[in-house]
Amino acid sequence: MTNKQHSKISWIKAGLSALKDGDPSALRAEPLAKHLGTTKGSFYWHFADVPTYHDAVIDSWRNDVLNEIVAQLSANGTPQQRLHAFGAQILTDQVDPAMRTWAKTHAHARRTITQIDEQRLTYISTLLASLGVANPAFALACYGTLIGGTAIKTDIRPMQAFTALIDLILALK
Amino acid sequence: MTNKQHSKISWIKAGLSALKDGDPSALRAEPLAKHLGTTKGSFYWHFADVPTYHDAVIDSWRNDVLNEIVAQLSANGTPQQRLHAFGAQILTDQVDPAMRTWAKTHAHARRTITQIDEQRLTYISTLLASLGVANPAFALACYGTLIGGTAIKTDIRPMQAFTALIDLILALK
DNA sequence: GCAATAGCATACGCAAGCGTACGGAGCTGG
DNA sequence: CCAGCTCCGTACGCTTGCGTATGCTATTGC
Repeated sequence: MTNKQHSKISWIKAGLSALKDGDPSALRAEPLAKHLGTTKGSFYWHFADVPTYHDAVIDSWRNDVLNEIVAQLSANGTPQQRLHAFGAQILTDQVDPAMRTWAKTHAHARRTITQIDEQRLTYISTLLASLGVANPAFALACYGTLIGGTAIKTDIRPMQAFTALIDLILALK
Repeated sequence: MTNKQHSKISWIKAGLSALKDGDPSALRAEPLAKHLGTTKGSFYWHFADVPTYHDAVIDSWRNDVLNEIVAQLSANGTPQQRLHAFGAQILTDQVDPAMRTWAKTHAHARRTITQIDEQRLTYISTLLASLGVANPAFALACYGTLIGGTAIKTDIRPMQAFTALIDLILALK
């Protein structure tokens, strides 16, 4: 059997790319087809319908992010270094904000972002705990600074706020 | 002249109410009309078109939030108390998350949320400065914790993270 | 070389929403 | 009591996107 998945993946990649522009409503069959220089004949060959395609895009992102988290779990370095690296990695994901937006109106996106948040919060909590910080509210403050800082347009970078917060927590110790 | 504004306001209130459910795409003439038990004949009497209506909804929210900020500026209490009250006030605004979502695809919503964020960040920075905390990154961490904490579904409440963060900053002093 | 099949193009009917045109109800002033 | 104004209802055409049906092309198996 030839690789029938090839164009399917390109549709999904196009969807993730469109999400980086922040608009889940761009994930429609005909506009995407026009943008890809093809027609929806291709779309409906690879996907049963639009909801099925949406789920595939969400699952693709979910898979990528979970893999990144797993990679971080086995990373080297001090807890401070690992916190910093983890924060930097989260900030590089340009699909995350759109997925969070999408979660407000899409059940599967909501389930997915909830699961991802759980994993990330658990990892941050673990790192903080290894530094002697037990209060889980600090983990949410750290993660919230990353997520909220991305959503707030100002001249201060989210990473600045995140590192300042980490340093503050460590200074408390 | 009779109060021609009456029904216009009810359309705007309906729009803000719909935004609390988190979906800006619900702000369309015909679905809103059905929900209000009227027809789009009324809608197009009060508003030239849908974009005009959208701008009116956004401006209404902007006005409300700016008034709230002004009220806080002249509030009494210690800086700690005022920070706490300000954070609590921001968390009660259920339209804010939807407006932030909308800002990704709507220019006027984007301008508005940017202005609101500026005002809030300035106020938080001022309060922190009066407590001897000069680093503006901490203001973004505080505000980001509120905004991000709202977007992250977990068993920890955003207010917990916010107060824990405030206490931490004050302990540094 | 020639079916068979994978992949895409095209055309169709359908539904939802936009904006407009126009008409009708109801109040209001003179 | 009627003329005018405000406000809403209804019908129309238009556009966009969905999903299906069907046909075309190119590659692959034999």
